[in-house]
Amino acid sequence: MKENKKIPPATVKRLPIYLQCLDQIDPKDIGISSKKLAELAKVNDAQVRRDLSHLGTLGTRGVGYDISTLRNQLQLELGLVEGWSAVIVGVGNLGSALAHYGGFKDKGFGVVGLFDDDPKKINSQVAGLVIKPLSELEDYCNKFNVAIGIIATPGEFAQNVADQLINCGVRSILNFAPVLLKNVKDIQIRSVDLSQELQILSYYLDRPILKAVD
Amino acid sequence: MKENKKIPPATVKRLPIYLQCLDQIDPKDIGISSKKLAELAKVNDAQVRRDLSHLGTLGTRGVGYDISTLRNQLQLELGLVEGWSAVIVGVGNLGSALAHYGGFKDKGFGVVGLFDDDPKKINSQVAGLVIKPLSELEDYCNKFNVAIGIIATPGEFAQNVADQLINCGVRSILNFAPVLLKNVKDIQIRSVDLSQELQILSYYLDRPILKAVD
DNA sequence: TGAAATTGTCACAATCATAAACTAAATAAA
DNA sequence: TTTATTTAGTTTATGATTGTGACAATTTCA
Repeated sequence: MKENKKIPPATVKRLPIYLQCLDQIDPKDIGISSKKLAELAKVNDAQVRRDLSHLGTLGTRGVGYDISTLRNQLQLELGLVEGWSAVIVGVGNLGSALAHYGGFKDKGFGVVGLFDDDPKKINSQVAGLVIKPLSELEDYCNKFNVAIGIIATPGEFAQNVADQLINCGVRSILNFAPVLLKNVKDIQIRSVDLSQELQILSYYLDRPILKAVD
Repeated sequence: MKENKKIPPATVKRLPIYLQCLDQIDPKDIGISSKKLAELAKVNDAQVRRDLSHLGTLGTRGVGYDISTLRNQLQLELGLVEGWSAVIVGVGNLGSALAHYGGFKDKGFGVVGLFDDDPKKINSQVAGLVIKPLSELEDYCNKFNVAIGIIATPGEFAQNVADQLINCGVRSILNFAPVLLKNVKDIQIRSVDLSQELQILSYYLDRPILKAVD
């Protein structure tokens, strides 16, 4: 468990972006300046220095940051070296897409189980994993020490699934169902609502002078 | 084009949530108080009143808000009555999932075209739409007056696709590729990076005392 | 008429983010 | 060696935003 010198949420949100930027630069480069990184991440360079200073003294004055060190520290800070295991509940189109999504494994997350209660889907394979019924969720979570539950069910089942996940010891939930899940102490929940994103875009579409943010 | 009495971004982000909450209440109810709505949306009730006051004087003191009026105003403000057309570029797993996703149509968005440059996919059907090559993008956009482009390609093609979309007159982009798209004047861009969401969760997973926000 | 409910709005407080300015360290050039 | 340049790290100030509490105004109902 990490000590919690609190990093501002806005900074936490930018850390994965910096990591992404590092993947986009020439592999031959071994160092990068805050100015260059700021340019890639589309933020102010002072901001970059400030954000990174939360992770400790990583750079060298007059020189810049060593890319490999920086990447390691970002991964460490974000917990990407912990090998968190995840399960996906709801293997419809979105669940399948998530199961196939390579971006998770690249970042150190392992999808170890797929669950669905549709009898037609149970025991079929998606992305190399056999779909299991929810009744087997608890065993799986214990066996693989699952930390993250990804919910891709229709809205009406999402809260029930969330309750079950939490009950199985899952401490972190990424919810794609279009519902607001109940807030539970010590459980981390993030929601991605695809249609909400589109609605926000729609608002700004009517008002081209304003810019969508965040 | 709407006049732009600027609504704070934080409020804009909550408007779709309020709309979602309205869908969850008993259809027999005709009115709702800010207190009740706040409870559903998990925000402070003063916040609800303030947010809604940006849309005009919708409620009645001593009484509350008329649900149907409120829903109409929210839809109006968010531009959900404009019938925006959208295209999806990149019909892999995620693109397919998005094409099938009913939540868009429910909210007034119409997906009118699917595009991909993989010869194996071209002319096959997904969700009742024929996949077209990118060379036909411009014609389609003109024909259907496409306002929104949804990018679900691998990262390396995303910027190019974005450029093409903008070139075809698309003014609003929802990007699912894990890259930062260039900022273009008067073009609205929102990005949803699935692995970034997981990384943020991962950060807070190591620090259960803190809570993930937003 | 009075009490209860509830909105709309103001003003304060807190947070926060950003930028700017400054200091310190390292390197390169003279 | 000395000086100039680059660049990280830190501090400070400013500005923006946002959330919340308080309260007057309005409606309903007893």
